[in-house]
Amino acid sequence: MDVLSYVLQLLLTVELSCKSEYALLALVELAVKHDAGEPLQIREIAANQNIPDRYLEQLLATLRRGGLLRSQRGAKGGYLLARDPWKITLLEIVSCIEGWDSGSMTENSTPKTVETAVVREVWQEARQASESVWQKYTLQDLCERRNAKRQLDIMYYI
Amino acid sequence: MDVLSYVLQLLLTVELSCKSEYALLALVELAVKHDAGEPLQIREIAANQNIPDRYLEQLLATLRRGGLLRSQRGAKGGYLLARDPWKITLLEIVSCIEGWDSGSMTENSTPKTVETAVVREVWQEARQASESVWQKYTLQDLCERRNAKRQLDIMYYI
DNA sequence: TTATACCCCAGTTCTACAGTGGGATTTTGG
DNA sequence: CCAAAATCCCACTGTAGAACTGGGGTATAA
Repeated sequence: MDVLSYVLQLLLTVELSCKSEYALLALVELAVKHDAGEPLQIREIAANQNIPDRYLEQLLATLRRGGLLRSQRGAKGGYLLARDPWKITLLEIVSCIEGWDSGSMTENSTPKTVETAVVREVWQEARQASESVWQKYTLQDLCERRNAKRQLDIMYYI
Repeated sequence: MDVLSYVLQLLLTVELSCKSEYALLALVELAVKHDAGEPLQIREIAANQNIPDRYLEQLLATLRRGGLLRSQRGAKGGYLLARDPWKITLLEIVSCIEGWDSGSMTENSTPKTVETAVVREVWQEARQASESVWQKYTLQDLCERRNAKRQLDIMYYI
């Protein structure tokens, strides 16, 4: 990233980090080409979405270890979705990248004071509210939205 | 914080940082004593909630600058709520501490690709989902929950 | 006037994020 | 068999923010 967009990213990064956005973008790219059955290379995805390729490499590796991607090594290799786009929720992606799921972290550290317990309850509720949004959309949904938007863009040109 | 609870905090810190939790705890403490009309000291709040007092000092200063607290300097001084507990939402507190509200940050940086635009839409939705949870509770609500929990604790003792 | 308590500013350590780089390994294709 | 293409793995850097810690200044009640 250059300096300017870096500053903009800083302003934006409140809950969702750059990592997760990169991962979502890459997976949409892969989902769009999923029917072809041919692997997509890091270089190509990175070029299309303006992501540093060496960085994207690590994110895709994480997604592969998380069981969301398959990889094919060697020449003509690349990455493929491990499942169909409608079987991958956005929560799975974000959780995998952000490292949320390792253990049931949401239940730890018994609160010392009554006040702490009460505050944590609300915090849990807020967390689940945002997670349920990520949960209700699949990669397929993102692709459909993308295609709808592209149609609009084309119509504006005419 | 000691090392052990520090590690536990790390596991917990997913959306809500330690800062916000400290701030919420302190404000509950202030809200409970709000009817008395007398200021509470940093030292006392910090002792009750196991917060390093020099750190809490900075957080309370931020809340004062954000218009949520009033302070009284000098001997017998301390902090008071600037408004009644039912007029302070938890979103105001968290936003003030986390520095969200400075400018309308949620709308920045026009996306370069269609994919980015689509991803940001969902991200916005998730963000608003969690914010609406923080929005719907006031300090008063936290106090009532706290009192209910304390009643329960007392009953267990008998 | 003195003790009390807020006020402001500055420095420290630790962590995660974002990005970069080198080289090993696997596969295709000539 | 060899070379190009691609993933894989490890390690490093720089920056920002979180979570403190400390020193001295200033207002106020008794």
